[in-house]
Amino acid sequence: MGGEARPLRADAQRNRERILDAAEVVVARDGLSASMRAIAQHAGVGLGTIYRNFPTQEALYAAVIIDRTQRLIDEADTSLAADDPGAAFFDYFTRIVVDATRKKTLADVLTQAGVDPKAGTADVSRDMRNVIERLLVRAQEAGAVRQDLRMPELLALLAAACLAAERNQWSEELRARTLAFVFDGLRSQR
Amino acid sequence: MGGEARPLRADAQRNRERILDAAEVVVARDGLSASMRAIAQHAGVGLGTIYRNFPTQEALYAAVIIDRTQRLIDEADTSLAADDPGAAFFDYFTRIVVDATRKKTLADVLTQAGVDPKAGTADVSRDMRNVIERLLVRAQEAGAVRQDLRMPELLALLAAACLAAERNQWSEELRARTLAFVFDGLRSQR
DNA sequence: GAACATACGGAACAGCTGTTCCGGTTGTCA
DNA sequence: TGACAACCGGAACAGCTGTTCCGTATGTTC
Repeated sequence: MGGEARPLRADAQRNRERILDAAEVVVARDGLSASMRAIAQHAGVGLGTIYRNFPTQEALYAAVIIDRTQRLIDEADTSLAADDPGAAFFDYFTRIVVDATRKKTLADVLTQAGVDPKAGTADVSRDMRNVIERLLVRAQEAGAVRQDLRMPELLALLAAACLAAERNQWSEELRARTLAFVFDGLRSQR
Repeated sequence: MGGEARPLRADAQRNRERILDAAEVVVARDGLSASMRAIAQHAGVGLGTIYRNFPTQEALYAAVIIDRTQRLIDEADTSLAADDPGAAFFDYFTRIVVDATRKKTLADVLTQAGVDPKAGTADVSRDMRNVIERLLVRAQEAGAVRQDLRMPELLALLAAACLAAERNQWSEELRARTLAFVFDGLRSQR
């Protein structure tokens, strides 16, 4: 399966990237209710051009989300190699929240709520969860995080922080203060 | 100012209540994107009847939200009279999250994001925050909650929990487990 | 530079939304 | 019971949305 696609025409390739960039910007501003017209206008492109590249709005959004999430997953590899597993865990938690604040829609990926798994986000969502789980296990083995913390609660906490940060545009200071309390609850009790 | 309104006709009064009940149910199901038609249908009433009672969709939603929030505020008075200020604080936090899970839109009231303050939600939002603050201060004076917890972070945590619980329909078990970690972070460190 | 597949833009379509309006109905009160 | 204001339902309007379609333009290839 998987017919080998002929390379795109040069202008088509250029437009495809413009659309993806514009979609990322507009979604960061308007969230998942961003309109196709707004994206087309921002990309300096007609509506038809978007639909040539992405069969549906959901497919376009999925492409944006997958891009973004994949980048975060890649960053995690650096964290996994870090010396201090505890710091790596908390740093990555923070990084995810920061990304959510800036670009929205991250909470959905973590919980698969509100995005259509059929659109292809399921894979990246699973990868993301795997990465988080590995960071968690390493931090627990190092004694930096409570042994009784499991993935469901961790994902719930992460999604909660992302949702609130996205929606209320947490300032850097509020984020630091708020997460500090959450992290204290996750740390091994002395 | 404030012309004394003549009492409503009997059927009008009945319809007004039907509409409010229907709106609460439909909003609990569809969130803030519930449509006026869905509410009208659920109330067994025409569209015009809704607009006779509430000038705009925002006004109707505001009425629903104010109702609900006022009930929660009233409940807090009981908590404020409780023996154990620490338990009262954590119980009320939990109660708010439970209510959000069932009926949505509560996170908005806590932070005034996404709801129009002009629509009259500002008062109830302020009252809610005052009640929470009094519970916090009492719990801190009793030594049950960390002294360095301030209102902005507390509201951020509360809104975060409400948003995630609303959106992902936290089960009773997940809620208990997740909030347990949050609460451990808020408790006075031994 | 000619010829052709490929890609473009945007008008047009279908379906949703909140809101307005008005002809018909119903509660109320004398 | 009659008369009238108050109220009702739902069709109609304006404006948004995602998506389709096709005449035109452009990159590519020989």
